[in-house]
Amino acid sequence: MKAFTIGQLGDRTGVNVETIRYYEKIGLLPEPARSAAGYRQYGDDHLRRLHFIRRGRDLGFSIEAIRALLRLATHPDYPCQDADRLAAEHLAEVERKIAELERLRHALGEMVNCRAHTVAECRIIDALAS
Amino acid sequence: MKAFTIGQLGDRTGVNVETIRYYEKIGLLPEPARSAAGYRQYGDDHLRRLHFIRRGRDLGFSIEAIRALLRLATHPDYPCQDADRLAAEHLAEVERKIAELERLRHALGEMVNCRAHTVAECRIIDALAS
DNA sequence: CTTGACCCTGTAGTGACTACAGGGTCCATG
DNA sequence: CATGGACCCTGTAGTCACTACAGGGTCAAG
Ligand SMILES: [Zn+2]
Ligand SMILES: [Zn+2]
Ligand SMILES: [Zn+2]
Ligand SMILES: [Zn+2]
Repeated sequence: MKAFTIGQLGDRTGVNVETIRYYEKIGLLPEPARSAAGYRQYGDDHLRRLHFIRRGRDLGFSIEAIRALLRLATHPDYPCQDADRLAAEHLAEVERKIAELERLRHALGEMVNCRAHTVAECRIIDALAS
Repeated sequence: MKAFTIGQLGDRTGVNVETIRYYEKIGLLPEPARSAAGYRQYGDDHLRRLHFIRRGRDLGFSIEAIRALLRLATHPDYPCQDADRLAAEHLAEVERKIAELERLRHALGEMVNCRAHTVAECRIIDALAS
């Protein structure tokens, strides 16, 4: 029984200590045992679960999506179509965002080569004001 | 002197009425005159300014960047290098976001073709738990 | 015994809105 | 002239996923 503190859990997962407490508060990470002084004591289950959460966040899944994926992950016998749907929806959203940002990149790229010296002839101000 | 109401200003600029009041509250749009009943009365200056704001937001500029760009826009004799810098920085940020989202798209694309039937063999759950 | 790194709770702030709640006003129709 | 519905007002609270304190307690090394 090698338990570790919240700081050690943060170091091992790359998650901020404040964020770990926040995940506990919203019920994403279960409340751990406490030491006599009230310090949180984490075990390997918490470590695995927080790694899962961290990877989900790194992939851009929302907290609610991760909550659903965690619920699924604890039931290996369930059909996985809910997980597949969540991932497909998220991929579609990522692609939509990329398309939107590429539109912005194009528009900004047109504006950015401004050789003017004053605001009166500035391409950027002109693009916004016209 | 044809003044219009907040609803008409919203219709003409495509900006939500609540958002217009919010812009006023944060000092982005100046307080307009009021009718006897307290209704806001907008003129062409407000219309132009809100159009400017709207275009800036559509291009993804932050409120603070738009505030700075608006300040510049009222001084045609100023050098425009601040505007150019703001646009270049924003373009760089957009490109950074695109790169990040493309990383996500790639990672999600690898996961998404899951032909498993249960969570135990699901590619998505596996990618997160491993 | 002191120092500094860690831990605790609880609250408030971030950005850019959005959504009420609880009222007042305007105008066209009956 | 009354009434109904669309509009307007203020002010506050909620969204998302954290992050930043304030004000304390605890632990281990020197
Ligand atoms: Zn099960
Ligand atoms: Zn310029
Ligand atoms: Zn000037
Ligand atoms: Zn699957």
